[in-house]
Amino acid sequence: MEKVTIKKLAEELNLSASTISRALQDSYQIGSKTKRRVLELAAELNYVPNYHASGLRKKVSKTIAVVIPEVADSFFAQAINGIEAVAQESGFHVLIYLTHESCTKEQAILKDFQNGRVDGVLLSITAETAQYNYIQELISRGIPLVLFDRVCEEIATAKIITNDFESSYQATQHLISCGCRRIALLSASNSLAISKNRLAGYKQALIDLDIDFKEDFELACSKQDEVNYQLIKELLTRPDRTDGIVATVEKQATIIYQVCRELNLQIPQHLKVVSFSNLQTAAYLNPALTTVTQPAFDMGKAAATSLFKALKGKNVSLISESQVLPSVLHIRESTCFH
Amino acid sequence: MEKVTIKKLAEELNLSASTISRALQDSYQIGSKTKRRVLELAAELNYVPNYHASGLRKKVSKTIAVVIPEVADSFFAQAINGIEAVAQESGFHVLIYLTHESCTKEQAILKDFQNGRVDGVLLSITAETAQYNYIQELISRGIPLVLFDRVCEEIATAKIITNDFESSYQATQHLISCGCRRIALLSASNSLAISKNRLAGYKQALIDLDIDFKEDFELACSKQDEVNYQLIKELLTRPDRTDGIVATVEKQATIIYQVCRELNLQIPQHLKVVSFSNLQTAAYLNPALTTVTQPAFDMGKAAATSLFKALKGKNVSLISESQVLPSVLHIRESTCFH
DNA sequence: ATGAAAGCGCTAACAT
DNA sequence: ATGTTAGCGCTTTCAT
Repeated sequence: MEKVTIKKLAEELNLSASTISRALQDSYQIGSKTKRRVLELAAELNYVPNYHASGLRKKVSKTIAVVIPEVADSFFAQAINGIEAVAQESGFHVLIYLTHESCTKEQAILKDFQNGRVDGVLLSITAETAQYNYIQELISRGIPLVLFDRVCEEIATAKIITNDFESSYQATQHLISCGCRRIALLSASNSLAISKNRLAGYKQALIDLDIDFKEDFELACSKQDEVNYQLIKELLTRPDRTDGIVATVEKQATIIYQVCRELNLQIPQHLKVVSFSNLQTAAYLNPALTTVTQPAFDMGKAAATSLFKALKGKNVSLISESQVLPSVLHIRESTCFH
Repeated sequence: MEKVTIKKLAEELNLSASTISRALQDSYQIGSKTKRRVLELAAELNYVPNYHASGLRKKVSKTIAVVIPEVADSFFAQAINGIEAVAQESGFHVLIYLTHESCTKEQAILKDFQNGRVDGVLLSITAETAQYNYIQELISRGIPLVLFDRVCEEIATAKIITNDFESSYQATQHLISCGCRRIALLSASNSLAISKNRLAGYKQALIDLDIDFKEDFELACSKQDEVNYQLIKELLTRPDRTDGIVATVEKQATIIYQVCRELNLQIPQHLKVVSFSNLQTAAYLNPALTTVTQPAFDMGKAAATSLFKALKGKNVSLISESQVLPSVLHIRESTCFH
C-alpha cells in the first residue's frame, strides 16, 4: 500500500496540489463539486495529512506540554483530567513531562520546547526551582506558558492557584479550635511560593490566636519518602511532641498515619492531622482524614483554557488571566473526637 | 532576535548547510576543528534544531502516545511513571490521551496517529472496545503498538499483563477461606479480556472449592460512578445478601465502603472485601483494605521497553515480547477478623 | 475557481 | 573533509 499524499490526490483528480490543499481546508475559493470529489477520494484512499509537513509550513504543532513534578498524586492526576478535557475539545494534543522535583530536568525539558514541538506550556515548578530565567527565556521566544499550583511570582504570566494562605490559616485555626497548642507544619520546600504562602497562613493563625510557634515545628520535606519518614518520626518522638500537624502535601498524610501506627499514637486523641489532599479515599481512612481539598480539575481546566486563549487570539495578555480558585476544608475524624 | 537556522550558521561560518548539519550530528566526516567552530557558534547563538523540519525529513517524531481510559487511578498513574522513566532515558516524548472508556474516542485518537505525529503507541483499551480493526490498521501502517493491562487477544503484538486469572482465583479462594459463601464479583466490563480472566479465576475458585455461584452475583460495572453506586447498593440490599466481594476495579472499593457505611454494614463482619487496587493508602483505610496489587510501574516500564526495542531495532517481532508480571495479594482487615 | 512556483528547515545522496 | 542539489509534504502568495 503506497503512501497517499496531496500530490497523489492531485494526480488522480487532474487537479493541482494547491487545489487539493484548499479543498481539504474547506476554502471558500473552491467549488462545491470539486470539494466533494476531493473529499471523497481522500476518504476512499484514507488520506491522512502529514503532521510534520503542515507543522513546518504553518509553524504550529497543535500540541501543549504539561510539566509537573509527579503524576502519582491525586492533585496532578485530576489536574491532568481537567487539562485533557479542554485540550481534546480544542483539538490539541498533550505531552506529559515529569520532573520528579529535579530542577535540572525541568530546565532541560523547557529548553527543548524552543524547537517548535509545542505551541504552549503548562508548568508546575519543582521544589528545587530557585532561578527562573529559562522560563522567562521560553516566554520571550514566543511560547506562551501558564503556571498552575506551584507558581513563581517572578514570571509575568497567568498563574492559576488556590487560596493557599487562607486555606492554611483555616486549617491551623481549626486545629487550634480542636485544642491543639503545639502545631507543626510540613511543607514541600523552603522556596516555593505555595509553601511560603501556606507557611504564612499557618503562622498568621498562630499569631492571631495567640499561640506560640517554634521554628523547629516547621519541616520542609524532601522528595524522598524515606527521608520524610525519618523526619516525621523524629518530629513525633520529641519530648515536647506536637499535638497537631498541618501537612501541605498529600503523600505526607500517609506517612504520618504510618508513623503513628508504629509509635502507637492515636489520631486524633494524641495527634490531630489535617492535610492538603485530593484523595478520593480521605473519608474512608482510619481515622477519616480532615483535608484541605484543592479544586484540582478546575485548576487544570482554567490553566488550559487561559493557555488556549493565548494560543488562539494573538494579543491576549496572559498576566491578566490569573485566577485564585478556592479550596475547601473538609472536617473529618482525624481532627475531632466523636 | 532573529531566528537561528542551519542556513544562518552556514553563512556566518562560510560553510555549507550540510557541513553544519553533519557537524551538529557529530558525523565522522567532519574535522574536529570545524566541529568545534560549529558547536561553539551554535551554542553562542542558541541554535535549536527545528523539530518539524527534521521530523519531516527523517520521518520520525521521537514521540510515543499513551492511550488509557483514565489517569485518576493509581494503576494508570503508576504505569505512566514507569513509561515516562523509560521514555526520558531513551530521549522520547510522551503524549497522553484519555478515552474515558469511549470506544469512539479511542478510534478517533488512533486514527490520527497515522500522520507521523507518533512513532509508536502504548494502549490500554476501553471497556467498550469490541472491534479491533482500527488497531490492526495502525499496526499495518507501520506504527508499532504495545498493549498493556487491558489487552485484546485479537491483535498480534506485545501484550504486557498481570496474572489476572490466578490473582482473581487467589482472591476468591482467600474469601472462601475466610468463611464467605455467597461471593460477588464486580468487573469492569463483559467484553475485556482482563475482565473475562478475572471472572474465570473467580469461577474456577468457586468450582474447585465447591461453592455455589449465582449469575446475578457477577456485576459488570458502568463507567459512571453514580450507576455503580446504585448497582452496589442493590447488591447489598438483596435478601440473599452477598457476604464477600471481589472488586476488580480500584474505584469500586471506595463505593463499597461508602454503601456499607450508609447501610450500616460492618466490614469484615457482615461483608468481606478484596479489591484489585494500587492505592498507597489501602493499609490505612477503615478497615484496611485487602488488595490484589498489580505491578503497575513495572508493567508501564516493560511496555515502554518493548516498544522502544521495536522502534530502534527494525526487525523486532513484538509478538514474542509479551510478558505476564505477577500481582501480589495483600491480606488486610477487610477480609479478616482480628 | 484553479494553477504555478516558492519555500518552511533540515538531511542525505551524490559529487569532488 | 566539504559542497551541491534535491526533496520530505504541505501551504501560500501570486498569477490567470
